[in-house]
Order: sequence, then structure tokens, then C-alpha cells
Amino acid sequence: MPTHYNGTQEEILALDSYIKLSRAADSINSRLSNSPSMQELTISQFGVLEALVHLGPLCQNVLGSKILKSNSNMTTVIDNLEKRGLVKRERNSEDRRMITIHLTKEGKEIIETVLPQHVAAIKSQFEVLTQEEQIQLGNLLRKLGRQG
Amino acid sequence: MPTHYNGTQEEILALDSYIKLSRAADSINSRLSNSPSMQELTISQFGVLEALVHLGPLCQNVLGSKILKSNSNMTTVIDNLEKRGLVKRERNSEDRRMITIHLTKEGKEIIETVLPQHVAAIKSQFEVLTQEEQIQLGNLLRKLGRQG
DNA sequence: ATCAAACTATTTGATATCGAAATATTATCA
DNA sequence: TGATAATATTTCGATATCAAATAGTTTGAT
Repeated sequence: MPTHYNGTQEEILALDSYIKLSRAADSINSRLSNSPSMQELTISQFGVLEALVHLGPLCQNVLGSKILKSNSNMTTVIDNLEKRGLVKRERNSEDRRMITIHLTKEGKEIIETVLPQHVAAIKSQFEVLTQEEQIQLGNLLRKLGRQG
Repeated sequence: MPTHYNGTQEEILALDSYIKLSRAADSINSRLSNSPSMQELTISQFGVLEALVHLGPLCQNVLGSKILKSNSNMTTVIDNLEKRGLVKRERNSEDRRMITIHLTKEGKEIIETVLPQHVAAIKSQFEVLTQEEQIQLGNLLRKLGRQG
């Protein structure tokens, strides 16, 4: 994150935007994951539970793509959720390469408690912006994310 | 990252903004760190070299704050840079709690090669936005990062 | 029908990062 | 001076990533 670069005006503007983007994302994520409402869930664990409660039982590689995390990490994420009794693995009997992940009753309860709090936390983070501004921001960010 | 939440309009807008923010930051960072110009440097290693070349020799905890990473990680980051011969540690003789990190000749050469390429990569990422839009984006992000 | 090669899903291994606790050194002040 | 506080760095344990290895399934030539 170059903070002392002598360059053209275009370069400096882009650098500045990049630094602000990184800082904003980092600080929002850190505020969210340190929030007590997260119940000791990591962002990945949260994402898995959230996907399961809305989409039903899923196999690992689908879960991986839903939460935008690497598939090789799903093994650990699910290991840890399983240790806490929040999900259950079941080897698919038709295609034995797949393992289907199911929410347990405890997992369902946790995510149904945590999710609304998490959403409220996000909403409160974004309340420094008006709705207009949030829409504006979303449009700018979409361009950057697409392929920029 | 809740993608299927039924909530109020305000909640959905905030969620949507949050998802776009995360995606934009992730995809830009991943494009930058996979770029061949990075010469096998991690983002942290790059940040350390960049701070050293612009600010001169620094001790670990200052470096940590400059690159916005946890201080406990600096030990490893500097270990690895030292293994590659890009920096050198020197225990401060006046206050022996401190270790001052110096760029070596090789380190200086590498960062002076990589930095302009990195800046160019960032500039090109942001070229999907006009300068006006980048300024607008910067202003919105600053509000979010500040304390949101 | 069969079985090797290609394909897909998951796990393992190496490394990076983080937070909290441990260690090393120095500063303070009773 | 010596006990205690303060600061700098390292270590430890956990989680995340990527690439390579492993396990299981499908395909297609024979």
C-alpha cells in the first residue's frame, strides 16, 4: 500500500482510492467480526451456516463458492462447525465423492439468532451514508469489482 | 456475507453495499497480488520494503503500524525478507528492546523495480472509473472507514 | 462389459496472518 | 537501589490460502 509515492496525478488519485478502499473494507470487517453478536463464529463459519439455512443442505464445493472462500479451507471450517455440533456431514450415497453438509437443530438456532444481529450491525455501519450515497457507492464499487 | 436475507429496505441496501465493498476489495487485492510484477513478495513484504525505501530504517513496531498489519506478524515478515537478503536487522545499541530494519542493496533494487509496476497496476485497476468518480468514491469510503 | 484415463470432490501440507500470552529490555519512582 | 510499570519483540495456537495429493466416479475405446 504505497503511501509516499511521487507519481503523476492520475497515479496518486488511484493510489489514494485504493488505500481508502482497503481501509474501509478492513475496518468494517474487523468491527463486524469483533462484534459479540458473532458468537465465536468466524466469517467463513457464519457464511456456511447462513448458506445452509437459506439454501438447505449443500455439498462442500458449492458452499465454498457461495461464501467466496477457497474450497480447500472448507474442510477445516466444517470440521470446526461439526466439533461444535452445528452441522453434520453425510457422505452422499449416489455420488460418493460428495459430502452433504446439514444444519443441526443447534446450528439452526444459532444462525437464526446471529443473522438478524449481524444484519443490524452491517446496517448500522452503513448509516454514516445516506441511502442515495449507498446506491452511488454500490454503483462505483460494482464497476471496480467486475473486472477493473 | 448474507446473500438471501429478507429484511427492511434499509437492511437490504446496507447488505448490498457491504457485499459490493467486500467483493471489490477482494478482487482488486487478488489481482494485484497475483500480478507477476510482485516478484514473489506478499502484500506485507511489499509494504515493509516500500516504507523502508521512503522513510529510511525503521523499527518493527513502526513498520507494523505503517503497513496496518499486526505487530506480531512483523517478526515473520521480516524473517522472510531477511532470508532473501532484502533487509537486515540491527539491534539498537541505545535501547536494546528495539531492532532497526534496514534495506539492503538488493532490497532497494527490488522495491525500486516493483513499486512503479505496482502503482501502474493500481492505476489500471481504477481506470474503469473517471477521476471524478474516484474522488466521489474516496469521499464515500473515507466516511465508512473513519468510524461507520 | 471392462478397465485405464480423465474428471471431480475433498483432504493434506506448507506458508501467511492474527490475537493473546510470554519474554526481553528499559524506564520510573518510592 | 530495586520493585514495578512500560515497551519491543517473539512465541503459540487458531484460521485462511494455494498447490499438490488422494479418493471416488464417469467415459469411451476395445
